[in-house]
Amino acid sequence: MEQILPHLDSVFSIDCVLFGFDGKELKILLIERNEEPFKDWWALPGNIVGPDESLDQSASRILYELTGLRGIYMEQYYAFGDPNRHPQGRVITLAYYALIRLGGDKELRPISTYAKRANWLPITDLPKLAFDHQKIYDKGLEKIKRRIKHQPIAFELLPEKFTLTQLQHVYELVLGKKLDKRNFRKKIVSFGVLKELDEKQKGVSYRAATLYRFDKRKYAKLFGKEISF
Amino acid sequence: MEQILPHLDSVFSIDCVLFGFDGKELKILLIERNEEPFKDWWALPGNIVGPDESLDQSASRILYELTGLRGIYMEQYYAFGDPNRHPQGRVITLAYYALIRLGGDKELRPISTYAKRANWLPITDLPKLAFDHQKIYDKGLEKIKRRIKHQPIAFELLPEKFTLTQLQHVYELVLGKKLDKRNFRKKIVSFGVLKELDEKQKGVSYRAATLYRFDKRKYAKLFGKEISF
DNA sequence: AATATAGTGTGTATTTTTTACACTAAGTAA
DNA sequence: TTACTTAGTGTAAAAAATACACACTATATT
Repeated sequence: MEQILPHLDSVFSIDCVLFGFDGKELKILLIERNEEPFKDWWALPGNIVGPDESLDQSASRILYELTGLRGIYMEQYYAFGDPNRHPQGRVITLAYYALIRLGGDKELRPISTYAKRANWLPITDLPKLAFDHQKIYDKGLEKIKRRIKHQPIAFELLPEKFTLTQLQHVYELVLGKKLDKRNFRKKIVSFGVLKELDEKQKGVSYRAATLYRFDKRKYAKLFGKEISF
Repeated sequence: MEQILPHLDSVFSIDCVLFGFDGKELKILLIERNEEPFKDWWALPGNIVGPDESLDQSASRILYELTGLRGIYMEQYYAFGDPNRHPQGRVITLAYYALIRLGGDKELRPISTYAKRANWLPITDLPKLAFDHQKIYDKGLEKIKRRIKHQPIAFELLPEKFTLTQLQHVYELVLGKKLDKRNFRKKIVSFGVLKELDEKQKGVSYRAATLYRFDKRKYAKLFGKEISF
């Protein structure tokens, strides 16, 4: 990320917008900086790309160092390189978004020196961000809004087994609008990529909902056709 | 200058896929390299990002140096940074696509040392490309295929005044499939972003078609709503 | 045992959008 | 005048999107 002093002509970094869903809210992971510039500000996690890493590997590493998680769905979406975006010199940064199912807080790890702490904060109430990170975040949200309409990325935010209501909830949070329950179900089921399980939700104090699983095989077979919300 | 971190000296470049439409075919601009590596191979035009340029400025400059044109529609779409993509070391490259209306060959200029010559080649018959440029091109085409469905980019490939048949032709070439004439017209007109002119096509040896113009104002007013093909 | 509570799960009618499809009109060239 | 070439147009059928309300079921409470 931005903690390096770039006297060299161009420093190349990766910044990540980690979207997490805890069953209730959509959150992103922010770190509180411990170094100038922007000491004490909230910022997106990021780091410098290593010499022998591919870009995707680098993004995975950054995420692993921060959360201890591997195999997370990530995608590159935009490069930000305004010469003035970093007060200490030229830093070109490549933005990734990642999608994570949150369960408790077990994912967070002790983190590197440039950050005091890291926190999952709901996207409905974000603080001012360091550098041009607001712009990076905005573009990331916009990106997943588009993506979720055509690609099966919602499942990355949910546990392996989920209810249709939970799935609808994810769509509503990402798209930022209410959806009709009956129409949503009709449509999502019609894609034919969900497997209905012989299992019900547990631990709720009301009628338990049927659990579903995303069926990757069926989805793979569907290629050529696009799903569309 | 002392190098604190060895991986900071990665080279950062921009490569461009310039799509051009001459009324008949969709073409891209390729240069024939005059230097190793890949001497005598065809490659996408590109260059190093200057220290005080924004990324978009850099892309515009590269395009200007090559064609003498300014104000061309360009868009960044992906960063390629495999450690092995360049035989002589780490080069991270950011890909842009650009859309250009071709008229005659006046656009091409004498070009820089690393290229022997530049040529517009039809996308239906491309040669082997240097480096990972085939991958970059593929992704660029894919990108404009998606883009043309939702954004008014087709007009960038056409002269200011155009016929509906020409417009349809652009869509067909980009999407790679035939469209129904009546349905195409119905739909494109229903978006309400075309202005029908009191003017006809000239110099054709058959019935002249009505000319249209893309109406940016109407399009701007339409924001929120999305056009969709 | 009865009742309250909270979320699950389902169908239909209407409107809108998409698709498939073929002929006449207009202008030019011979 | 005729032949040629492209422009321009409408409709019916199918598919998809929308709007909308109530009974069911599991648990918690009394």
